[in-house]
Amino acid sequence: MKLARDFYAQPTVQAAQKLLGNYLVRVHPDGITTGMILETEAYVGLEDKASHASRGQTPRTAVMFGPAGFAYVYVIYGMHHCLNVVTEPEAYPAAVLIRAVPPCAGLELMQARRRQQDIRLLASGPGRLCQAFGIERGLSGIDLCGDVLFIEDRRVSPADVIATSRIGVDYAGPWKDMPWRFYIAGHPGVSKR
DNA sequence: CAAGAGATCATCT
DNA sequence: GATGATCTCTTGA
Repeated sequence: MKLARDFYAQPTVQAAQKLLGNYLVRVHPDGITTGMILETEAYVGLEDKASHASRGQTPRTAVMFGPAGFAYVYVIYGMHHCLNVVTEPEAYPAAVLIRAVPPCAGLELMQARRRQQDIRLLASGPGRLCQAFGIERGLSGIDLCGDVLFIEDRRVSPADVIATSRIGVDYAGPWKDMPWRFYIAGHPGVSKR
């Protein structure tokens, strides 16, 4: 069962926690890749200086201002992609960054894309997982309720979730300390730092 | 093992 | 013209 539009429309911090434990599914001509969502970060509203939306709506960030349940993909540092899912009602800019998705299906495809054999390094980090899952800028704006990229509702029990401050947002003033990064405790695949 | 630098470019000013 | 929601490799202890 796929997560539906109303799941994504809920408050972002809550969505970020509830996404943990569900399965990201990427359907691609080369094959299907899946993995359990292990680590997320919430980026909430115009006020959040760590969020791209805080500088107002631009062509790049337009997706974040749209309805929930769409993918926001962007290029960072000239070489890496990051995957977000848009949350909250339309016109309220917010999204959840997917930071780690340890591989389940499509292991060999991921290893080939990443040119990396070590399973722990395949998708533990936002840039890594996008490469492993074959996600690039062309997928920005795609509907997560479609058949190319979606999230399977597989969450079993309330997982043991740890909350910390977000990564790489030291420039965001008071917002940098918000405990909006979430990951499942005791799992080896969490991204570094 | 930890720390530091370089790679590299879309996006906004 | 500056900058970044990162990763990898190299260096040095």
